[in-house]
This record gives sequence, structure tokens and C-alpha cells, in this order.
Amino acid sequence: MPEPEFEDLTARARIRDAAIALFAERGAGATTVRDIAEQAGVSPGLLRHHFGSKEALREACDAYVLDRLVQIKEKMLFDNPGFLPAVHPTVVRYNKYVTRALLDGSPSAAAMFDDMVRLSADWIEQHIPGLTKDYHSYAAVFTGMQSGLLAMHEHVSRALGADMFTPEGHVRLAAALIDFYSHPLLTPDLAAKVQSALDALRAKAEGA
Amino acid sequence: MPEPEFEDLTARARIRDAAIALFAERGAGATTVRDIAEQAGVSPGLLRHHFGSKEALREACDAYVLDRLVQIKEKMLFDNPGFLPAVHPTVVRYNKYVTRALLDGSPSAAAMFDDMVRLSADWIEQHIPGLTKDYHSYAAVFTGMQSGLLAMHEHVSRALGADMFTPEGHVRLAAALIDFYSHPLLTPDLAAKVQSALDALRAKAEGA
DNA sequence: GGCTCGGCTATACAGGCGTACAGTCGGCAA
DNA sequence: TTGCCGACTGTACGCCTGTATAGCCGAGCC
Repeated sequence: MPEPEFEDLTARARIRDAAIALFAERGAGATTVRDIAEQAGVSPGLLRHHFGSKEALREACDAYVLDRLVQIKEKMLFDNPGFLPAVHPTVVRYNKYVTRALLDGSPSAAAMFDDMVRLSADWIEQHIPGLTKDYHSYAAVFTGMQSGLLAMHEHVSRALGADMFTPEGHVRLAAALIDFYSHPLLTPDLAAKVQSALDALRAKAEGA
Repeated sequence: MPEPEFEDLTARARIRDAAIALFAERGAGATTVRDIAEQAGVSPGLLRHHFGSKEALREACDAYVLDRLVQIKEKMLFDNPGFLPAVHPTVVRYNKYVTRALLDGSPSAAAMFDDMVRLSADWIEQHIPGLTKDYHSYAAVFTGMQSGLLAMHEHVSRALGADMFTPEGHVRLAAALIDFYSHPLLTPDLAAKVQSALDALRAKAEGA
């Protein structure tokens, strides 16, 4: 099953790909039907003919990207340490798309987020038991940070001094991520201090 | 200097506040001049009279929020452990606004992001020396994750089972954050494995 | 009192948007 | 050959957007 990346694709597929690229880059709200049609090299009317409406096109893109991403991730799960985001251009574009969809409030992207939270929670509970008392909340934070880092791609890249999706930037990002994930940022006494502050807050909330 | 939260504010201030609220909630692109005017209880024309254009209004909001946020953060820096996001409603709204502005590509929000990276890098270098070889990249990732978590607010809240800006959700989030920041997610041997994978990648990049 | 002037409204305009629809073209069964 | 049907185009419509502008009203100065 080779990637469907031919130059001369079905017009329907070219529309879909153009929409995915533009939605990922600017968001669905800032992309017009005419933009997509132009990029796909067809007339605006054809979008409607094939997909019915812009919203329906968006849903078709959602379904397509999510499906392909699941396929790809399943394939990579076995030969990748898993914490380093991939650099394959297609995966990058799809990840960008999902991140955008998450921010735009797409239901299917939200469902995928929830899946990732569940998967992370299971993985952590199995591999690092005792890390937390509430695996699901922990996984929610972890997944949110992971996705959020992608959402902040532009600013993180600027701070890194290199686009985090180029090899150069990716290496810097990965190095920082390894440091980030392998050493605690809070020392035990600082953690205890914050914990007690939280307990006080919790007590106050229950008292009220 | 009490908070300017009177019911009967200057029309100009009411417009600004309405714009901040709507921009933070839906983003500037999805907010119309008429929406803002209605929420502020004035006519659309008055926006133009006071601010010149929608874009100029956005810049005025940017400047105002960033200025107030700096004031607030300076005041809180001394009586807050710093890692737990604040729950004060105004601060929450302003943080939401900045996060949106970051995603919308506001230059002043980007500048604030860069400042936060610098501040974090300094703080880490001073308080946890030896944590990383590249404090700036580390801080970039840290700041990106922190902001990104806010950007993913909707989904994180759903996974937590409570809006992370309500006391209930905030407590869960804070508990997970403490676990997250006080225990390494990567065990030393796993970290070494990922590190060697990264070194191989780096070598290949330099060889090419 | 008369006048100016800034805050404010109402209305109008041009442009871009998603959508609708009538029509053209080419391949393929009968 | 004839007829049909789906892919595809071009144009037009109605709506909503940001912007422009003419005018109203009340407070403050001469």
C-alpha cells in the first residue's frame, strides 16, 4: 500500500489534499473555498459537487487525516522510542492538521485526544507504576502539553532558533525534551512546598 | 489602585473589555465588530470612532492585557510558588487572551513569549544548574508546553472531568502538574536509549 | 444665549464569503 | 448513432463583513 502521493490524483483527492494543507496552515475559518479550489487547480463549484459544503469537506478531511494518522502511528509504534515527534513530512502535516482541528473544536479530533489520553494513562500505569495517584489526570496533562507544544510550534521554533520541523530544529527540540522528561524540574522540598499549598487550597475549597 | 471593574465604565473601556473577552473566547478572526459593539452596549460606529479600525483595536487590547498581566505577575511573583497557574478570574481571562493572541500570531504576544523564555532560562540556570546543557532550548520547550497546555484548555478540561479554571478542575490539574514536574517520566536507561537514538540522528544529519 | 466640539448613532457602501444552479463536455451502454 | 450520466465550469445570488460618513445631542466656554 504505497502512499497516494501521485502528481495526477483524482480531482476529489486533490481537493482533499489541498484542503488539508490549507486548513493545517491557516485554520479552517481563515481558508476560503476559492483558496482550496485554486490550490487544487479546479473550480470552486467542484468542491460543492464532491463534498456538498465546506463543513462537510472539513469533516471528510478530519476523518481522512485521523484514519491515516492512526495507521501510521500503529506502524511506527514498534520501531520508534515514542517520545520524539516524527519528522516525516506527511506525518508533520497531519499532526499540524490535528492540532489545528483541536483548536478549532473538531469533534473527531477531540475524540482522538481522548484516545491519546487513555492510551497514555494505560502506558504509564503499566510502565511506571507509582508515578501518580491519578493516571488519567496525569495523562490529560501530558497529552495536553504534548499537543500544546505542537500548537505553539511557531513560537517554540523562534525561541529554538530553528523551525522545529526541520532536522536542525528537531534535534534541538529532542535534546531539550530528553532533559525535560528525564530530570524532575521540582526538587523534593520545593515539590513538598507546592503540595502543601495545594492541600491548603483544597481544604479551603472543601470548607467553603 | 483598585481594579477598574465598575459597572458604568467609559464606553471606550467597555468596548476594550468586550473585545478582550470575545477575542479570548473565539479568537479575533471569528469576532465581528458588531459582536463587540453589542456586548459593550454601543453602536458599531463607535468602535471606529475610538480605535480607528478593528486591527487597531486588537493592538490596543494586546498592549492593555500584556501591560496588566506584567503588573499582576510582578505582584504575584513573591507570594506564589509560580508553577501553579492562578485561578483569579481576571488573570484567567487575560491568560486566555494571550494564548489566543499567540495562536493568532500577535507580535506583542510573541514578544511576551520570548520574555518568558528568557526569564525561565535564567531562573532554571540559577536554581537548578546542571539540569541541561542548553538552558534556552529547555526554557523554550518548557514555555511552549506551559502555554500549549492553556491553549488545549478545552480538551484538558474534558479529560480531567472538570473545567481547569474552576476550583475543582484547578485542584486536579495542579495535583497532576506536581506529579509531572517532580518525577522524571523517562527512566535513566530509557533516557539513554532515546539519547543514543538522537545522537545517531544527529550524526546522520551532519554526515549528509 | 449662541457656539463649538467630542461622544455617539444610523445608514450606506464595496468587497468577499459560502452556496446555488444552469449549462458544457466526454465517455460509455444500448 | 443515440441517449444518458457524472465530472466539471462559470456565473450569479444573498449574506455578512469592515469601513466610511453625515448627522444628532449635550456639556462647556465666550
